[in-house]
Amino acid sequence: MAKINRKDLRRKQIIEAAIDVFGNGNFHEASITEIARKANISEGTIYFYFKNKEDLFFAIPAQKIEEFCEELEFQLEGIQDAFNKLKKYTWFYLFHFKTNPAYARSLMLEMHVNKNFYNSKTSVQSKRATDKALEIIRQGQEEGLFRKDIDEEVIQALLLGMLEYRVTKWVLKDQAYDLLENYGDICEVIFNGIKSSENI
Amino acid sequence: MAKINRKDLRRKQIIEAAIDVFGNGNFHEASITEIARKANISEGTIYFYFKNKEDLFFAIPAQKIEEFCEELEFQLEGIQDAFNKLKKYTWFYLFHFKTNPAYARSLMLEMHVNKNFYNSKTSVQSKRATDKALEIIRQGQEEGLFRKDIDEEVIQALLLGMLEYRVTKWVLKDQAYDLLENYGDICEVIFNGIKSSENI
Amino acid sequence: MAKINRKDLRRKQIIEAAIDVFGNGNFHEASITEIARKANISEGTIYFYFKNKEDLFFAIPAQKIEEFCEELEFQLEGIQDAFNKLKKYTWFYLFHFKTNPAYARSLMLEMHVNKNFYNSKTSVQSKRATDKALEIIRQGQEEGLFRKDIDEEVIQALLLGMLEYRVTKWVLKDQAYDLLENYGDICEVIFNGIKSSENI
Amino acid sequence: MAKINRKDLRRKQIIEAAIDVFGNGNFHEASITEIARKANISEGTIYFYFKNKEDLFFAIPAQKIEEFCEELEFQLEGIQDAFNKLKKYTWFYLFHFKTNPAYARSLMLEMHVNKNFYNSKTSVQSKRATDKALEIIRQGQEEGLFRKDIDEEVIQALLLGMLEYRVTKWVLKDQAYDLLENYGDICEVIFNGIKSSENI
DNA sequence: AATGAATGAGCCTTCATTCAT
DNA sequence: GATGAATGAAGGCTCATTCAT
Repeated sequence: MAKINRKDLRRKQIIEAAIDVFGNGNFHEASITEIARKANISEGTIYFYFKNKEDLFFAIPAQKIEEFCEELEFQLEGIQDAFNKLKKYTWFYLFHFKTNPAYARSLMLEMHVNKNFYNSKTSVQSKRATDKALEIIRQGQEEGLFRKDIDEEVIQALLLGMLEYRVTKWVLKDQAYDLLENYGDICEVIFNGIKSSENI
Repeated sequence: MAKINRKDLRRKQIIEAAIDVFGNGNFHEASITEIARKANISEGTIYFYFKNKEDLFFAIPAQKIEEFCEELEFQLEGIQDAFNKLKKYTWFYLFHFKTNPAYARSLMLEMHVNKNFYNSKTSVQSKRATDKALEIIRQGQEEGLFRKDIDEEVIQALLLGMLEYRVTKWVLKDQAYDLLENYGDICEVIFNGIKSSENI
Repeated sequence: MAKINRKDLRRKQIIEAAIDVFGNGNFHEASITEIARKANISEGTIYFYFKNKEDLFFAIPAQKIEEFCEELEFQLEGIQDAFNKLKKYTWFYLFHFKTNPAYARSLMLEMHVNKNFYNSKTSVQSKRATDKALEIIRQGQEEGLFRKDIDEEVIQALLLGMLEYRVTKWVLKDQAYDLLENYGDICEVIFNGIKSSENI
Repeated sequence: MAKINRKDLRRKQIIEAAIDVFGNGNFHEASITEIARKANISEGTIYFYFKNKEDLFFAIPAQKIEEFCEELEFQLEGIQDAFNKLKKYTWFYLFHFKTNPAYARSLMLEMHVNKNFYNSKTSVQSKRATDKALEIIRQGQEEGLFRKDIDEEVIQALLLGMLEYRVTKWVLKDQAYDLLENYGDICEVIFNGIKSSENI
């Protein structure tokens, strides 16, 4: 058992270094040599734990998404209505990337935009996170809280599109401001739209 | 003048080939050799018209965005209220990428996500397109059509985030469906949000 | 003694795996890892029994040639004249490789052609087999059965050259036919040459 | 036309360096870097003229065999009977390798023994040389000079097997003696076999 | 005796860029 | 203006070998 932990530890050690390096440029700019140096191991060792560069690359979200989903479940516990669940989802989504900026760069600037990733096994895992949003949206529709006349995928796109957009701009601007600063407005506009209520 | 036109023609000829090649993979996968072959010129010639590979890469949106803005102005002509302007903006945004899929791939999967692009001169041009959305939003707020209690940048993120999200997923799915098919729902949800009106 | 036997057993177990793996490609394509896997031991253990990869490689013929010579002596027992001895040699040579195809590949395509092998201790052992042919040739010359006007090494080259040539083509053609099918013709032509007897 | 010659010259320049380097070790031991250095060009240039390392490797016999066949035709001109043709073939075969020792090493120790070579296009070319021997053998059989009761392929194996064997041993012994020194004996034994004529 | 994780040197190959023609 | 041969740096990856356990 001690041995298993050691191997797992090495893997995480390599992934952690990879997040750093991949986060500092794109897939092609990142070099195995640099990852090895940052992880304080030899290049060969990386290939003992990962099949190739892409395998290591996709191992990053594979692990991070699992962490995200686990903590998300924890955060949602005790909340029952879809309104508050979705607000919590929104908050935790932003919080998660705020506290993992290097990973945010990798995910937003590289993976979400990588065709191979989209067809990889990891991407299936990644659906767990977006499916959770869909699940809450459906619950809201059934509870009569969210509109039923709109395709649920459009609603999902509204939510996730906005969130990804904001995280992406944030990393492109070098995380120069607080990602959570407009959290209130974001929820407001998602639920009530941009139209002035004076017009009702 | 004849000479200038000829130079411009060559440039466009190269850019057109570049859109094709860059659209078929990412920046690093695209090769100058292939672009040259597709444009029926030699590699050396490319370096007569463009400083380097990145310069050529960024010349693509520089030209396309100009086209977009020009046609957008034309499409908006005669429309006066912010509501219908924003709907038109939404429609034309989706239409533009629907009819330029290779460019859509390049822009969404590469440029929007490229730090150098973000700091490049071209990116300033690219702001013309997003600023136009902001302008309409502001007009709407002043007209009392759009809410003033929400930061205009959040509203912009709602709109553009969703649009980018949908275009991105569309190219990742190989343009397998009609990008405009949910246009109605998209407008609805932007203006009125996702909350059921039964709850008011 | 039990211990010595155990060591020998391990050695043979490794050599047997090595014959398989080396026979499936060339020296450089064969990997220690694969040999270890096939022998059901770890890579480290191989280095307990053999100094390095080449040492293991050359241990293959060292063992196989010993087997060849032992059985050859047995096959020659009771045969007295050089004619029949040489025919038997020819037959057993072909039979031996027919029944050891993986080893045939290694020996013909790799060792016979390897400078280090030629200068190795194993190669000296390998001379035992070719010397046996020379011995029979000399006996034949003394008995007046074989011509004396021809350098014995040329005769040896005629015999072994042809045999190696046929075994080599056979393994290059993936052992697709019976190596012994032309045994009769082979003997005939060695003894009587290619000239038509009509011309005498 | 000047340009074409220049390209051909470069190719030959690279091939000449490759013969040297490949002749000094095996395929895997030879390095592109060294070939480039010996040819006084950069590594990249090699890849402009050859697809990859193996392509360059096989280009060696592709050229040398052509040279061999051309000169062979020239040497055979004016000789009419199969006897003397075969003797000339034998002589020229040995002469050719005597005067191209580095190539002899490459061909005998590497290519003749390389499965990929055997399946390559070059190998088809290489059949031109061995087919010429077969052609002479058939002519001899028809003229009643060579025996018809022996499979022609066995006769070919007798001839080529012996020749390859002698060239191979010669290069393995570092060309320490004259490859042609036993030429007379070699012809004798091929035509008349090893059996003493006293026995007829 | 045995393991197998770790090493690290070394090699093929790609490709943006240059420059003589 | 245009060509395309030549460059050379850089990087992913393999694998024989070692050594702590």
